[in-house]
Amino acid sequence: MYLIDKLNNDIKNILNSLGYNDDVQVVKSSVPSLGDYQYNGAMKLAGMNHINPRELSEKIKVELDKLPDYTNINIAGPGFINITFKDEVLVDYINNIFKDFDKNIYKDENDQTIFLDYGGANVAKELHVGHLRSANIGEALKRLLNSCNIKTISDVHLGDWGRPMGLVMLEIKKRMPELPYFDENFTGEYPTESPVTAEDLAEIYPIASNKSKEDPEYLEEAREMTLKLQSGDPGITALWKHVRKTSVEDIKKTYDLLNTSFDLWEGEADADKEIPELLEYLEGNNYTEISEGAEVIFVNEPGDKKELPPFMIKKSNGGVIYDTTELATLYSRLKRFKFNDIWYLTDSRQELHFVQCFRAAKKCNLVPEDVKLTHLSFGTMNGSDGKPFKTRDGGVMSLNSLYNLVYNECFNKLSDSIEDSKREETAKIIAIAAIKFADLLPNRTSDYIFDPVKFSDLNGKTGPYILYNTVRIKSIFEKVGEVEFDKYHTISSPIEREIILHLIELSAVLKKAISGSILNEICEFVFKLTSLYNTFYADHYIVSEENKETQESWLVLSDVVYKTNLFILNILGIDVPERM
RNA sequence: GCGACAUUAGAUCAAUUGGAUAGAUCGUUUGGCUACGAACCAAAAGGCUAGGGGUUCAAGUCCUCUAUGUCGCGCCA
Repeated sequence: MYLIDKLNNDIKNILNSLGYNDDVQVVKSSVPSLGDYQYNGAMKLAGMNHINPRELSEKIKVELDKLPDYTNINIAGPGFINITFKDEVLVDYINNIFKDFDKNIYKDENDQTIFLDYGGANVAKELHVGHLRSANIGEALKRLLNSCNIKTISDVHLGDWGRPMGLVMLEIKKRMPELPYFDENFTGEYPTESPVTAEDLAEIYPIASNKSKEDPEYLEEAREMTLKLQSGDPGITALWKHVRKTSVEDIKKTYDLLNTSFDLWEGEADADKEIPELLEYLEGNNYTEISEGAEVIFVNEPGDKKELPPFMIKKSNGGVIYDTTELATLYSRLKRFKFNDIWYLTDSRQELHFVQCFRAAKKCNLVPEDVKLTHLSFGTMNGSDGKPFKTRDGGVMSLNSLYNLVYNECFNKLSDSIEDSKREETAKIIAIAAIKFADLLPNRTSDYIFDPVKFSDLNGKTGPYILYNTVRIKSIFEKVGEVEFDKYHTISSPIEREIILHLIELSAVLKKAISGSILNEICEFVFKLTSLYNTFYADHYIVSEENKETQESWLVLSDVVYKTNLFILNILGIDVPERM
């Protein structure tokens, strides 16, 4: 980082001395034959100051030529300035980060905390592929932020309240009406064992959901059941606790598999407890209005092209709704935690909901001025035909099925040299790498085409490719054995120079990933690094190299690449196997 | 109907936020294992950036119209 920073600063100082001001940001040269980096600001500055851009560029070049670190400074086209680093500078750089890896990592200095809301797995429903993105993106963002000196608080935010819960309870009642939970005259202790297993629940919810769509009477019963739960009926509450606990244990297994963890396992039910206090606040300050029998907050702002539907606090029957819970959750978090920003990770279909929610929160002065609210949406998930993704039988694919599919591909491809006792563990690590990398590679905001084949691809720009080559670098160190290396001497081939130039970018990539909450560039970075290294690897035989200085240099370079790969794979939530 | 977002190579995605010759991967074709692990490397073909009009030194990127698609639009979550 400091190399690029230094270049930016050098140019900035030159501009200042010439009487101009610009937030200088050099970029990697798009014509590598002309230089390592380019500065494009001269054209803009010239335009603003009505002077000739090439003349300004010339003046900058004259000053840059006087500095010791750069060479081959040239001006092209309307005023692009191309700058090349002297080899000695790059050699110093690689030696520095070899000694202190941390020097190449961006560190935020603002002492920030970011709250992450993963936008919810639902209790009593199996995790399906739709949950993959928020888990992977959320976990990777969390690790990215933590690596760069930013604190996080993560909450899984379970969907454990509302009608879906009512439906599950109702279906359990239909199946086992004799259970004491449904007996209003029951006065004893409720059983400590759950009457349902996770497998039962996976079956129960879809059935209940379908019945409610076809049978109005069933729906009405579900409404009553939901009301009982929400009004604290002791039997139903006791049953609900069993359902939640059973389901959470099951959900946790899948999240563990994905190397995803949370500081908080809260849910909508927790927010429900805050609702009376929130209502008191909102109503006490006259923030709500009655409209069509419901209690709402109007959230239109000047400049809206279309009137937004109001944010709903109470339904006309007096019940609360998703919107209420969302606001109560925010209310509760602001009361209990201190953070600078809150990131909601859900797919883009909830865009409107969050716009309404953020506006309502602001309008009601719930959120301090310096706290930001951000909806990190991602594209809706479609099948390869562009229609919403469905499995062959018309359902949603569960995360476990996807995993098994990829796992089998990986297992079958394992090398014979891997001991029997490690085969399953290794295949698991590779499968998760394949899934995560495929999921994190596309831009977060673009629409998402879900294709199981894409995830099972183990060649090319994939997780397994990066793992394979990372493991291969490691085996070089095992092969060379006791050889000591602590200095990179000279750049002996163009590809080495390219690798070092790429390593320089790491810090900027991390910074940009944080500011845009995007991970695809990190994926691209590690792929490019691996790929460059492979080119190097293919024509440089490190183990048998006879010139000791050259071998030492190559080992230092390999070490930095290896550590960088481990660092990034860790951010992405990907483990590295011993062998593969 | 209204609104938001999208449309880039046969397929899946990029493009440093307005910068030079639009890049990768898969697939296709070709070459490379008697040297550190071939889940690898090297090379080729493949593009009027959906279409029209504009803004400027410079447009895939900004404005405008058209077409197509996805999503959303008060008591579901």
